[in-house]
Amino acid sequence: MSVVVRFAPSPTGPLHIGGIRTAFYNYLLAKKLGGKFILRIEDTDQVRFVPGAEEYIMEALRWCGIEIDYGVREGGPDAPYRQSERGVIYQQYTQQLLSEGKAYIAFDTPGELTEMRTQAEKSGNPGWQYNYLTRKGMINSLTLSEAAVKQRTESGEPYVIRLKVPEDQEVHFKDEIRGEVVVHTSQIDDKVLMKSDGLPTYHLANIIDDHLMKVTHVIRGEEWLPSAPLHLLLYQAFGWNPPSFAHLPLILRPDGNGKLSKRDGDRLGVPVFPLDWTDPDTGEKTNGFKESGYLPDALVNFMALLGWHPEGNEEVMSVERMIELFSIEKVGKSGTKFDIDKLHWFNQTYIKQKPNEYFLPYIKETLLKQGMNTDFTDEYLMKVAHLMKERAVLMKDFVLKATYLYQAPEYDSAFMAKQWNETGKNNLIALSNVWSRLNSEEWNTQRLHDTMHEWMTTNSIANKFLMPQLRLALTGVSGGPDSIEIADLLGKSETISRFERLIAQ
RNA sequence: GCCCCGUUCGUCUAGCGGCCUAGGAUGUCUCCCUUUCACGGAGAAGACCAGGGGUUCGAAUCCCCUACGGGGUACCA
Repeated sequence: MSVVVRFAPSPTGPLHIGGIRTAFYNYLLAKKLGGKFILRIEDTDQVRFVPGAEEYIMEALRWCGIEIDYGVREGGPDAPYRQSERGVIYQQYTQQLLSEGKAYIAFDTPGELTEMRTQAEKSGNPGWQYNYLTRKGMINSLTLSEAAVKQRTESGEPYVIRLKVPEDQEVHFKDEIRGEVVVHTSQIDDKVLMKSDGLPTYHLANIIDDHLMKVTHVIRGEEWLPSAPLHLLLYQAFGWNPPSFAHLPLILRPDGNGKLSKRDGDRLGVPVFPLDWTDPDTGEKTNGFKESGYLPDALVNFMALLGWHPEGNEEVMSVERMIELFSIEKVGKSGTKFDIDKLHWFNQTYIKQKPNEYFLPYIKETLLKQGMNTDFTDEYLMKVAHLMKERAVLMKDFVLKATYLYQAPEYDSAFMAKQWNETGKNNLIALSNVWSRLNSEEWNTQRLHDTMHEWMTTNSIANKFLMPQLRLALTGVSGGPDSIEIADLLGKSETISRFERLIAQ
């Protein structure tokens, strides 16, 4: 049987890092086993629908390099892949369940049910459920006469269709990550399958679609673990073979405990979404990993290892390598904290490996975004990339950590106070004279270095009475790339003018 | 409340009965390289494996209990 996996988000907002990871594990498994990857949009909740979310999801997956075989845009053998367009299918299967007595019609309104629950809670029973213990006391096709049901439905009274969960039974299933899980049906409620608006609930639609789309492996977040037995029951009711299940551990917030949320991201200044997202209602903007300066391959590599550990000690690896090594049994069981420091390390590592030209568009974009001068040749920016590659953690560091490569330096007051003195000033004037004698042909790292050292030796100048001052003149700050390389990059006239500017201070 | 899942260095984790006086990575610190920063190199500190009972010649590894954490408990996914 050929392998089919699916990623099935609902378009209720931007996809966050946990969702991306789920999608990615599905993708890895599909690639590993030569299967297909489906993107199915689960938009059965009209109320929570957010405009733009669907597009966002697709954009985010694309940015992460997750390729979709079948989906809303791609089409496929079991289209449509948007649940809101599959209404008749769900109707049909619900009727089947109804006629086989495996589901029933219920008239209790949401209001009545919440009332029921609050009453139960007051009398010391907080976990009231609509299940086989209580359904006999409710208003449904199990307690009403056939005629009464008919009369109510025909008069247009709203109703839902619920699953008739078998009494007193144990549901067993094997989770590929956690092993055997057992739940008693007394713990499972008679889930609503079809809402009063005629749309299916997640549970129903999900099972029907997974079956129809021949999904063989369901990999999803741990929040679905408690409803997995219900899903098994549904497969049973239809007489279908269930796929294999794997429930991924959750991604937890970096500090304290709990599921990582957008709020945590805001609080800690850490992105949780792949791309920038603007809330269509409030207009509130949230920064994504991409725009914050993270590389997609670094993010994906880091994220893949959040909960998965292949055999051996490799950490930095290509997607191809991950596909090669992936196995669901190697996914851990416990929740994982989102460790931004480790992501930074991955990002830095990936930046170092990229060729210089890779950074050109990013540098230009950052310059533009910062409102800085953008008038630089590619040749110049290639050298900047070369100089900054080992020093950048985020993509924007190519600009932000070296603004002096693009505009006149601002002198750091502490650095200035410490290093700017009479001796240094005189030495800088002397160096300026030495370098002024170089013509543009001779203005290169080698000559700059040689002429400077020649002069230093003949005049017995110690490094510490020249080098810091040179750096101060060129960059204004105490750290950064080699001063001579900077002078080379800046060129003669700019270098000399920076000397003069400092000397005039 | 009830149900389900989990618990090894700060963090991500290796470990699936003896190789563990618990390994790697990251982070932290020290030293080297270096005119600075970063990279790179070499080291150090850091978990008595949540706690308690078993099982066994032998347990981080198997079983039970407790604690703690998380998830679920909707006409949301």
